Amino acid sequence: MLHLDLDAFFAAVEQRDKPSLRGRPVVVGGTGGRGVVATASYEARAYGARSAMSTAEARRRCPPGTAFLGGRFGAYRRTSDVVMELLRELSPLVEPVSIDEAYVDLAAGPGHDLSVDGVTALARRLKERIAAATGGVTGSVGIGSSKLMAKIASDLDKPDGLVVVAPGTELDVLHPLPVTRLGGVGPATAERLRQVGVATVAHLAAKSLPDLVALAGRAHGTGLYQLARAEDERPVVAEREAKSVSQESTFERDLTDVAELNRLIDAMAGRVGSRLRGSALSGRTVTLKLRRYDFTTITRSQTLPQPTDDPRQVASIARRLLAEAGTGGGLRLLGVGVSGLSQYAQGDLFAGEDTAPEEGGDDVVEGPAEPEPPPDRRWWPGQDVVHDELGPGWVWGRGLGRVTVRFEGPRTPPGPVRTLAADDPALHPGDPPDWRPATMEP
DNA sequence: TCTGGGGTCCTAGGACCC
DNA sequence: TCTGGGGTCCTAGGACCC
Repeated sequence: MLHLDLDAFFAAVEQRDKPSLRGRPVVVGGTGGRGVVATASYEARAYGARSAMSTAEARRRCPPGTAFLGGRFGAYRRTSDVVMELLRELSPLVEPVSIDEAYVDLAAGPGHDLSVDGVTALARRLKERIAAATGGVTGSVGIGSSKLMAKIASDLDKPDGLVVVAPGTELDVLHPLPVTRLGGVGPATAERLRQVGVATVAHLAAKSLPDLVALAGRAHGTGLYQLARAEDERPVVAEREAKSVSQESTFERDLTDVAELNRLIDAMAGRVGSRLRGSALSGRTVTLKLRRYDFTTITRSQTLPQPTDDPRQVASIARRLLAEAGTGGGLRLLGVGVSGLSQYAQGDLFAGEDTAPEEGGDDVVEGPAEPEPPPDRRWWPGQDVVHDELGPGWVWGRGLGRVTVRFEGPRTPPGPVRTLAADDPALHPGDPPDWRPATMEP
């Protein structure tokens, strides 16, 4: 089993596409007042920036000149797709865990030498091919006899690591590690284990099955008992069916106005409906999620007799759930989701995005109705742009009716900075740049 | 300027059914 | 005339992952 984890992935793609950021601290995530860090480059980690930290905290820790960028998910997706294709050349059994992580069942591949030397050489070649195909993004590879050991191994030597756990040595590797390195042991479980004197996997392995079930519940307790013994038969699953589709948003300021919240519900239901239809899915359970001013989070749901992908129906249920739950004290987050999915939408097969709304009867507006942002709000840090005279570049910052752009790309040297009027008619949103060497273009 | 967004899985209680 | 035992579905919340 092989596990690949791309190193500081979002930040690495940004440094590839923005030469002036190479070797400098980069933080990717929410850049607003309530944003959190998705990925910090290793340079930013040296100052204490971490994933899931509030961006405000990361700004306090990092020096001036640190780049704080919103995400360019299209660029990350394209780079990830290239990597996943390389993995599929190793084996048909590839399980993408997320955009930057995957398992590969090498034994299901075409005649690999599965000796320690054989898989070490294979991993070395894989890492070279990934770096070449992605324009220098690196990954950490772990190989072992199970998903557990492969994942543990990829974590042992980051970044740009390669660790093979030889068969028979699993417990030697596993037992000295802190329990928190096991998947499924988060803050709550770690604290409960700590209270009974369990800090390492070896301590965990000394606990009885009934003790662990009492501590963590039937399923989780059993899982911990097995993982502590390196017992892991989980297969690589290449295709997974989606179980739910949802959309949520945290506001810059808490909201109380029901009319405004209802408009947001309509927009979210529109996006959820579009995504359902795009995947030919519909679902029976509509869930509204609320986070109040004090961070308490509740969900309210209703299950329909028949599945739906109709944004108006999803919105009208969510609106009613919101009315019943109330907005007291203000809401910082609102979300709309659909679960209980099945493959085929029932009802009007010809109902599409462009269907005229029904007349009267329903006060729910269909789909997102987001107005064009004013010119000085159009730009966000990290965004790809193109200027009619100055060419392609990216947004460093904006404010006071101006936008600062650096004109450079993945195949140029660090480029010049220009400050332009935010409503400069020559400046336009751009596409993610092509990172491949010119000779590889079609 | 504390605390994102998109998910998965599990648990537990009540309703309901046989 | 003092209480069954499953099973499934629904709802709500929580832990966890990247």
